[in-house]
Amino acid sequence: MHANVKQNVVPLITPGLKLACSQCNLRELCLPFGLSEHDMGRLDNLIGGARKLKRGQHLYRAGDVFESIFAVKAGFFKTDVLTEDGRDQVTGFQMAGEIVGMDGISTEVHTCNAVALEDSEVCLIPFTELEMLSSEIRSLQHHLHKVMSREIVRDHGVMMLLGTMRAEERLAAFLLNLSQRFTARGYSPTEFHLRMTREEIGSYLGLKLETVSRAFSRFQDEGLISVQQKHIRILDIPRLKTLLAPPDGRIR
Amino acid sequence: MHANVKQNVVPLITPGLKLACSQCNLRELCLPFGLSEHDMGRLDNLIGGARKLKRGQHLYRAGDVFESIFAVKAGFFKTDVLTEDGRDQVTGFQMAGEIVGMDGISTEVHTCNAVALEDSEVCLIPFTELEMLSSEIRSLQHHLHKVMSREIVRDHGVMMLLGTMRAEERLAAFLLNLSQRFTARGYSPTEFHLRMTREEIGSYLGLKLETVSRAFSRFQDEGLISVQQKHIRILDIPRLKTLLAPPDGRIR
DNA sequence: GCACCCCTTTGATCTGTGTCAATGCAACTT
DNA sequence: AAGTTGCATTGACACAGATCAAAGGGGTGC
Repeated sequence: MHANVKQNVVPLITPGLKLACSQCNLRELCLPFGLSEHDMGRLDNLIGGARKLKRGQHLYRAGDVFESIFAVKAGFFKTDVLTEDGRDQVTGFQMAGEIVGMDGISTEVHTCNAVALEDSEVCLIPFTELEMLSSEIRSLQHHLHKVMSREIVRDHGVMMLLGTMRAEERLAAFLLNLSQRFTARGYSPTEFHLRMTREEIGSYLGLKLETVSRAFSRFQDEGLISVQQKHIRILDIPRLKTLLAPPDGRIR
Repeated sequence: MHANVKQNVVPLITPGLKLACSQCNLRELCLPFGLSEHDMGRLDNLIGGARKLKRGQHLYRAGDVFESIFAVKAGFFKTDVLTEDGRDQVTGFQMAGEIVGMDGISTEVHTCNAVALEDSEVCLIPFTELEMLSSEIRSLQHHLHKVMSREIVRDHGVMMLLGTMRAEERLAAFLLNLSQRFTARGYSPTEFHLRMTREEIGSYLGLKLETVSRAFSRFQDEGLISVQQKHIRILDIPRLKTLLAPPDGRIR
């Protein structure tokens, strides 16, 4: 799949790795979206460098002082919140081109954990400096606001999912969402590796891992998908979509 | 409670109503937080005026073009998302000093509905102009980012609630959250009127209205609260809090 | 390359919450 | 003041998903 560089590097900032936004094939999905060449250059100067993480490494932890947001350059992350009484909720999965870390802005301290689910790489975007630059570049400022707002809207979607959907609907929504995001990145809409475990999927969807596993099996039995461990092939996208919109009857 | 003016005014912008931020007793909770007198004056000039809404009126609807965010000056709102297949999820309840409407920034179109649950009043904050001003006033810019980030963090809390808690825990968390927000506004922490129906509470908490009602009754039987329709009195906050942190045993 | 361990699958049973239904209460309308 | 209507409460029952349990498979690290 879209695994790439396999080097095992210390998790420190490695400025040498820096790749200009203007050279990055993710720029249409990421923060510099819509910037002129000149302004993109100014953003390049601000980006603090890249950082590589091996699978399982934390990008940040709840409680860490907030300094930067991160653009995922390659790889796959999860974010999760955990409470003192041991509850653990995965709040999202992030892939290339997406921004992580905005939870830390409000209190100057991160409120969730971000973990690499495969060997990954992020760009560091020092937030104070981003604010300074964005007060000079209107389109950058506006785009930052859009990114934050999009996160809010996305969260509302998850609430909808958790609040109103049954297990199979949740899983169908999850698969379709992944499919759509992979497509936007030029990967196959129908065939991909899941980077997360059944338990992590379950946490995200508010289900137990056994329920996730059973739902996968049922989808397979019905010819909707084929599952081999973490390898998924979607066989019938239209029919998967119909699971989300129950045909009359249960229209409440 | 904190119901106030009872006039029935057309839901149009009424500039005459405009009250300067500097005169507003909510300024410590709201957008102008931390601004100098001078900068607050500049913000005053930007605020497009106030708007009154009667109970049941929409502040905006999903699909409306986004132009402004709103600061709740008085009253109580709910926001909800509904899908074409009829699902309805309440995504939040907003009270005085809180900002509504940030869902619209990302697509220039509102993605949820905002409805007044009692006669209410909001300040209109034209967003493009807010962006312009915030690029000049660093602390305003930063505060706006904090407000948006706080919304993201709040949403994560709701996900945690929906994803991991059982019915009584959800309701306890809900009551404690209301209590804390009322306290911050100078109202009683222990006695208040719910502005929303059992069904709306249920939608927010991912429960059916009957389950909400039963949980209220059980809390009352156990002496935690007293309930009379929409009037709530919390009798034992500490014990209510213990419901959230199950004492060992069920530390999944 | 091998072994270990974690992840996944599947079955059997339990239970919390949803569903269906009926009654009660309170506020608003005229 | 009575009627209407919407909201809340309560009970009986059903069921989706959780829990408990056991076995198998595959990837990872040594």
